Amino acid sequence: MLESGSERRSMTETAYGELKRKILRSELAPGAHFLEEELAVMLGMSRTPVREAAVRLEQEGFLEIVPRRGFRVTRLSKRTVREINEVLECLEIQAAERLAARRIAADDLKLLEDAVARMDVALESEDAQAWAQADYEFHTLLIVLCGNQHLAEVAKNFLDKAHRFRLMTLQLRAKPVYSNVNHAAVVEAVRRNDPQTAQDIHRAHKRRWARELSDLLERLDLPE
Amino acid sequence: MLESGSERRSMTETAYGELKRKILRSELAPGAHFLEEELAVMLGMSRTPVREAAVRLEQEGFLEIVPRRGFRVTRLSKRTVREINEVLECLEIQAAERLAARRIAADDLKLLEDAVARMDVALESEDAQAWAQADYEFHTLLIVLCGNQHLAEVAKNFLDKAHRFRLMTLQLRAKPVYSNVNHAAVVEAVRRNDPQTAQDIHRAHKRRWARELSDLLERLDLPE
DNA sequence: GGTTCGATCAATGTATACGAAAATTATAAT
DNA sequence: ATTATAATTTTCGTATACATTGATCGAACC
Repeated sequence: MLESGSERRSMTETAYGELKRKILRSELAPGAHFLEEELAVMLGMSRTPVREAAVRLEQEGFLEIVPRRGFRVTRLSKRTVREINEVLECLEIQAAERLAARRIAADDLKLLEDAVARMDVALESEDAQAWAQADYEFHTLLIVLCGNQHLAEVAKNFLDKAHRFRLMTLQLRAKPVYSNVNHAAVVEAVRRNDPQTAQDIHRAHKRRWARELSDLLERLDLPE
Repeated sequence: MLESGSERRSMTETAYGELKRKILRSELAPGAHFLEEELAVMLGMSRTPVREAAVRLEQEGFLEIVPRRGFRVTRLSKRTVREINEVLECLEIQAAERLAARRIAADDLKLLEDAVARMDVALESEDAQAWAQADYEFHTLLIVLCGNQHLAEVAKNFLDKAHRFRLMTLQLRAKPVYSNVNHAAVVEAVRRNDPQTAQDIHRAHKRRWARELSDLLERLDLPE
């Protein structure tokens, strides 16, 4: 049996991954409109796997399937951004509490510490791109490690949606000093198994970000 | 092809609705295994719309698509039930707070009051089935009216999953007197625009339910 | 000239066909 | 008898064909 090292993903998975990646990076612009056939040709496959991928992406809120008119990339309105962040806030606070409540594996704790360390390095060198990536990974770890798989799944989805917005506004944000400090404090609380503190700090962090977000939305040219 | 009255739904929507209904009612048992062709025949359509519906149901956590082995109805393990309720708890508390914070329309307030009234009637006549339905509608209203569409969507999904469990355990539950009282108090807080009270009461309600759930899970024959 | 109705078109929604991969069964060899 | 291998079958994954339906464009009538 010749099984070389090459990955064998299904067409549907490929389509899903490619489209989601393009949407997150705004290579497919918010509000842009596509026909099934267009995307099928773009991805080098037939309409069938494209449709299946589209159904998933619609469920996750990245696409809208407009009956008889193909797909539209979900627009980021101000309201949408606010709503997404509100949901993410309450899920992440819960995750932080849970994470600190469980006995965490040393390896996992290290992953968290590493992510914070990378955020520090990126902040030092003023690399907004790298900082956003490390921060994204920190938040991902927070929710994935919390021990509730259902929470992790849904929170990850909202995190991705929030990440899309963030990538659009990288250059507009103030130097995120507080994030690093807060995240380090959360990790410390996790290490000490102190759920209340973890929760409180993360809540404060999220509230601060919510205020910063309001300012940001004021300055942005987004539909209401 | 037969045109049955006013139905204008697509096959995919029909398949989605039917399958979900059957799963919620345990007409398709947890853990049961089906081939695409079976379900297609059962629903009187081809595999294509069945597959699309299945993709949606898998996203929502009601089905698992087992590569090359068709679909499996998601099992309700104790862990799953606990996880779902934890997520629902934090989303609903947020919803209760938000709902009380906004200026609510008189019509919408009436809907909430009606739901509670129906719960009271059902409790009085000891109709567990009707009570569960009214309670489900109350929780649905709570999250749908909260003003955050993204929260509403995801919370509704978790509510449906929780509802599946509840329908399986109707006869095992104690007389839910506290639920009615608590829900009435939440509605009152909403009417008075008192988000803190709404949140506190609903949190207490959810915590009580979490404890009752633990007991229930002890007595049930579910996989861990 | 504007509006309405009809014909044509285009794109989806659904069915079906087909190839590939896994599972199963049968067969053969040790 | 047991294991391995080959043949067969089953079912999925994907492509393609087809029919339905909303849209578009034009012509006729007011």
